[in-house]
Amino acid sequence: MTTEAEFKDGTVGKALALLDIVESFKAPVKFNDILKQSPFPKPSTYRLLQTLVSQEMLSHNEDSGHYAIGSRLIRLAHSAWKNASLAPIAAPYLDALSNATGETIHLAKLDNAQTLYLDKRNALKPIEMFSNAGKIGPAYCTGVGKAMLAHLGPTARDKHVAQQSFYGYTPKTFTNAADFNAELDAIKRSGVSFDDEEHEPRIICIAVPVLGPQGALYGAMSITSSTERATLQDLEQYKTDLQNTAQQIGASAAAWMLPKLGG
Amino acid sequence: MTTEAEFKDGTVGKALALLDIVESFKAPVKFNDILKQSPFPKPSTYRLLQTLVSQEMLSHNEDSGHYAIGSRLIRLAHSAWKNASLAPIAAPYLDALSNATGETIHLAKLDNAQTLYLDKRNALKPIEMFSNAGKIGPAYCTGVGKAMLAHLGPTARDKHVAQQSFYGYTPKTFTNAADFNAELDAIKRSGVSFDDEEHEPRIICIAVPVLGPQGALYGAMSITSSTERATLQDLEQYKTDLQNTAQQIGASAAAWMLPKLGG
DNA sequence: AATTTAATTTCATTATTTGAAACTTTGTTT
DNA sequence: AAACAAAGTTTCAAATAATGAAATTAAATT
Repeated sequence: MTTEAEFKDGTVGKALALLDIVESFKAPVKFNDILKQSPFPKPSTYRLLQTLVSQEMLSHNEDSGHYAIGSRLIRLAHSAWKNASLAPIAAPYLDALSNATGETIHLAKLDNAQTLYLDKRNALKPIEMFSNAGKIGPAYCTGVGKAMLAHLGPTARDKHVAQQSFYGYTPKTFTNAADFNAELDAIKRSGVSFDDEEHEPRIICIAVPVLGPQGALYGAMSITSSTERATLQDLEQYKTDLQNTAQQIGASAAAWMLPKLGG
Repeated sequence: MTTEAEFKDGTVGKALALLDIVESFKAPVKFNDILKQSPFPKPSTYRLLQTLVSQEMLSHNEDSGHYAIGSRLIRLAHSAWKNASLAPIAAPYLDALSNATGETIHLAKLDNAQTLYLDKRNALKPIEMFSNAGKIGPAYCTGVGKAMLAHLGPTARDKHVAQQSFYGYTPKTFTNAADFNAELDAIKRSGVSFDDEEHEPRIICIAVPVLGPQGALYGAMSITSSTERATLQDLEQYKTDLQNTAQQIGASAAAWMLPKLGG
């Protein structure tokens, strides 16, 4: 009844369409009510629902015959939430910032005292550098890493700083905790961090934290360039854009995080 | 490589197996790494991933080739969370309580100042009554409804009480807000509520709220019987069991709700 | 007990999935 | 920059799974 268009992606697409329908009821629902919304014939709808139940994407109450969201979907959801929630939420904002600036943009979170890159947008003229979504890098010598460490609470920050290797990638890399802590203090005060060829020669960046409304740390994002094309002063022009985008992502993430309960 | 067993549920089962694999990496991951975990041949794995991307259950970064959890899964997750999160979390606890007591058990949440039944376990000797998962009932004359209203904050409680119809289903139904508010005060003090044939003749129950550690209201649960088989005093024996179960569900729900962010 | 409505099963037809192999692209080494 | 290796993508005939009209059974409702 909803649509008559051909369905893409075969059985998988159809099964997911039914998942959406069940979800859209916002409450346990019976077969016939699903069928009314289903673009598929009765037996197909029936079997697809059976499959989804067998896969625990839906649950089916034997007594009442009601279908509801299943435990596997909740488990996937919970896990996705913990590990990747920022990336899908931030994606449209990264796109916008990428279009506006044409520069290389990274989104990252902390992972075991290291920087985990969640997403990336390439510059119009890409820079040859060593990063990608999914890649793990050091925290103490990247713009995003420093921005995140600087905005942790004192206890967490000490714990994370203690786990840094302080290996000297370049002559400009911080190589001891004392100097590095002073840098973090400065970053916390200014709200921005810079990577001045501290990880890779020629590669520079400006980064800001992504914070929730109460200051909870969600991650960080950066705009990257190279010494051939820009100076730190040039990058500083992006500070406002970056902070605005980070603020929007943080607010958006916070809104998603806190479902209203109890009616 | 993970398993050689036959796969149930055709393409849908296979696609979901790949979803699980991508999720298990907890971070964006490349095709070849997925392939190593995949029980399916390369082209099948490849096409299933394409399908999942096309369906936005996964995202695929064109530049880096990384697969990650997609926006549709996050959207489903978010919605499932808001609307049904208690049911799958509570299911095993309801099973245990059902086995232990052999009685009819309900799990409910507030929905627009009404009671929405999320799940139900039938007694060994079922009672003929008018409830089911997915059903919406009144809040002011059911055990779970009263338990929930009693544990709202003052503002929310007034708002919800104002929306009750106070229709007199039975001679024992509360029919005005003043008496009802006194009842809610008593329930708040004792931590339990009873339905003494207030909605349906012969049907009685004992109910407790499901609360988070800081007192956030998640829902309520009840044990139901009939006047032929039990008295309110008999039901009161279940108070401790009910409260323990509700406490476990509340703690479990709270743990799921609050993902740790920022490493 | 009769009737309507909802849920489930059947089965020959039709459409999709399958996977070995070939091919292309991308990244690495000499 | 050529040669090599690894990752990613496409092809196509054979094998398999999905389809849906119709029949059947089960559950409400009269």
